[in-house]
Amino acid sequence: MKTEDARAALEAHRIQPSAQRLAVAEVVLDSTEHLSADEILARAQRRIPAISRATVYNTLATMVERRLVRSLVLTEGRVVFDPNTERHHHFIDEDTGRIHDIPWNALEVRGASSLPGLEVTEYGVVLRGRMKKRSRV
Amino acid sequence: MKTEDARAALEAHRIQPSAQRLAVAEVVLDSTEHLSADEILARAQRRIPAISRATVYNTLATMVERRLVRSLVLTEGRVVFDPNTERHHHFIDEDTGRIHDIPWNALEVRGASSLPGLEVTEYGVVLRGRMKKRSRV
DNA sequence: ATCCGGGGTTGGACGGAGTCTAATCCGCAT
DNA sequence: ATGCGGATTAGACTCCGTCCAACCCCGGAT
Repeated sequence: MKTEDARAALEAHRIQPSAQRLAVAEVVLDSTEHLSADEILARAQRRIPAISRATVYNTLATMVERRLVRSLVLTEGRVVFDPNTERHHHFIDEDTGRIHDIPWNALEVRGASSLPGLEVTEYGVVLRGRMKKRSRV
Repeated sequence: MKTEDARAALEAHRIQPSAQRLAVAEVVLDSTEHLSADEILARAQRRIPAISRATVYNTLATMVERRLVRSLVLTEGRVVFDPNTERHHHFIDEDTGRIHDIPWNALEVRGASSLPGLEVTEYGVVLRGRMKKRSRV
């Protein structure tokens, strides 16, 4: 992702684009993986060596708040950030711990909005298992 | 839950019932809430003041391994233990952070077992929102 | 009754992830 | 040039969980 795209994304979500925030946004939005905060910090430091942990955490929190990215807490001890803000499900590979997106319409969920007493704002399916073929080591 | 029930549960899962393990099992199996490890530690200490953190963590890990309980990582920084090992979904109250069980058949999910390339061993729906009325506090 | 072995338990040290704070550093309008 | 407010920084701190070496306890063998 180019800097200008990142700048546009930040501005579209009313986040002032400082150099540090641009670096974080570029890292997060550019990645197809689900990165943890520390991975994002490490990559951002390649662009701005002096960028601090606090800034990265602050920026990520702001981005989550403004719905530019989403945070996921699916596996133990790892909060990861997902630049895909469209609805989708998650598949957790039990071998690698890696998280994969599943397209929303690959599954069908019925009844989520008609649970008595609950006002559901969002939902998704979390699946666990393993990838069938390819590279078992 | 009485001690004998806890003992039976441990033995049914081939876990040797020591006094400490009994205390942990009673706490976990007796609760309808989803307790964190430290909450379990605190309650177990009411019965056995000298019980150590390590023992509680060890016991919980064993219980998870032997499928006596399940561990859930649904909200930030909190691993909780769920004595309900039947399939069910989870609703996270965004106001309180509390986790509620949703009966398996309250929702219908289609397609989870027919995802190409993935061998799904388990899945469930995670919903977020708030409780409509009743007991705000 | 004593010894012995091994699983269970303990406390404390350790590590990683994330938060907080006070001081500093811009960038910008005047 | 100056002053202001938001942004950034480093580092201390907390919380959760893991690891490890020593200790304890108990049942079986002698």
